[in-house]
Amino acid sequence: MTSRANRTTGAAGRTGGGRDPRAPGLAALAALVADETRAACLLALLDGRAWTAGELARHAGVAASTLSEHLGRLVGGGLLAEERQGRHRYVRLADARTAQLVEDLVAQVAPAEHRPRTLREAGAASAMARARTCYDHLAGRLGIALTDALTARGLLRQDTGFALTDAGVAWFGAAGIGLDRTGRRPLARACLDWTERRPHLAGVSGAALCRHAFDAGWCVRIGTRRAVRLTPAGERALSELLGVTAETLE
Amino acid sequence: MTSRANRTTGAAGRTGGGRDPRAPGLAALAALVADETRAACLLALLDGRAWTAGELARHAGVAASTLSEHLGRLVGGGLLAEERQGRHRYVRLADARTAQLVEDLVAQVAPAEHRPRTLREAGAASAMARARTCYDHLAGRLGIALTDALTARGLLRQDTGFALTDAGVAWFGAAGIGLDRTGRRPLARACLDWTERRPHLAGVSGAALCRHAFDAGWCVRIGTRRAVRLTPAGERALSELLGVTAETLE
DNA sequence: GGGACACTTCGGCGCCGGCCGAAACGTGCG
DNA sequence: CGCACGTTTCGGCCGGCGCCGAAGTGTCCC
Repeated sequence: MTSRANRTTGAAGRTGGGRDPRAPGLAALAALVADETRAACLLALLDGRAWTAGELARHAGVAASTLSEHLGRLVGGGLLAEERQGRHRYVRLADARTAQLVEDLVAQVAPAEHRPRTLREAGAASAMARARTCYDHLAGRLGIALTDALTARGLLRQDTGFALTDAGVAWFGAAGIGLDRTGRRPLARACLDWTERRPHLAGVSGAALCRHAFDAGWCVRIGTRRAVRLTPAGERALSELLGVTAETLE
Repeated sequence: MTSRANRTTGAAGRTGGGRDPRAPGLAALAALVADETRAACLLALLDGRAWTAGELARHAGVAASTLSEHLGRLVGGGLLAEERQGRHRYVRLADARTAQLVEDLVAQVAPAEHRPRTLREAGAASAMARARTCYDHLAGRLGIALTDALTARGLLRQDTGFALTDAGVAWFGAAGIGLDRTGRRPLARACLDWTERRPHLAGVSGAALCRHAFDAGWCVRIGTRRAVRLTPAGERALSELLGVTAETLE
């Protein structure tokens, strides 16, 4: 991959001079993402669920044997966590931190032009833009609308950073959405949306809100991927709690 | 690099199936960082200053011709900005966003064991751990101490996210540190420190504070790299304004 | 027990990309 | 004007990596 640095030729001795000792690790981490097939896997896994090796192989369009090696690298590099069940090997993103990293990388990619070619593709893209999950929180126009509504009501402030207000913490409590504040993960964090190019709520509170939305039947998954649909019950709940109307999402 | 996906063999037609169209872009971006020499350049440039091609070549321990090609890729990929002056080619990180991305990648790298081998190296490492710049803001124990002091005084809140309070915005105004709120960059943002493994203040306010610290003579650079030393004047100022004492940094 | 299935291991292939040195290019300086 | 120096271009070398298919391993189910 990268180790041509310590060449057999003259340069052998002098590399140690000033080079940052973290360079190899950084390069190795990036190399894990630097393959198109592995990148496709990471993007697929951004839905936050566990995929089997076979599913990923079909998704990426490579042989099962090829994908097996890729998974070995990704797991070995700590980007994926694996769980073996019988003859299946399930993998998922290692943690929220890793998911955030992949999201950040995606967000950095240039405008990422891609016009859908088929009607089916256009429909899917439109559904994804309307509402979807982003690892463990809600994104798309739904995620933005929720974030904006929280901000407008003084529950979240974005003008001086990105944090819940005291009223915001109370709102989650009143809505019966528990927030686990024991871990290292920040309560609120901005995640840049790739369709809207605007930040939406991630972190502990974003994940809790998303989980609650599914548990309470506010939204359901469409098909087998990341797209999400707001239910009538969800429309009512969000309208009551935050004043978010379905029109905002069209 | 990556494009072995569209093979000449059988798989040609079926790759399009489900694969995320953003995968190539993601892989290409990561590939820019996935080389040890380029990674060393990015790390060096994290000091926020512009380096010449020759300096980077010596730093990385490769031939000038080799480094020239690397710079071509990095600039082409949008990670670096270049500025030509006479026969020199100066490059720097493209923007704060890019710097943040590199920092995030570094932070993700496993514990990154590296014990200094020489006294000189140990001294440099210790100075870096005490105080340094991280692109355009202060890091190391100094950065942490400032962040903690701001938090303790109710100027910054980290418990519910990461944002300045109203009192915090006022504090910057009173201290004569202007905050440019016109851009898209967040006013406050957490940057994870690689020596302390704790977040410190980045974003517009972090950059403004750092700039002010240099302008007001609170600190000066040690040697030619990122390490920074607090001056007596800086000790007085930080003690008065935030109650930060030099002992905190030892 | 035996077959189906999911995954892994292995060998082989092709190509990409990093490396260098030599030569070309362009700027600045004496 | 000519030399020095920083940078770039070019050709050539070589190693690593992603790809595949075939064979091997382990699990589930009949």
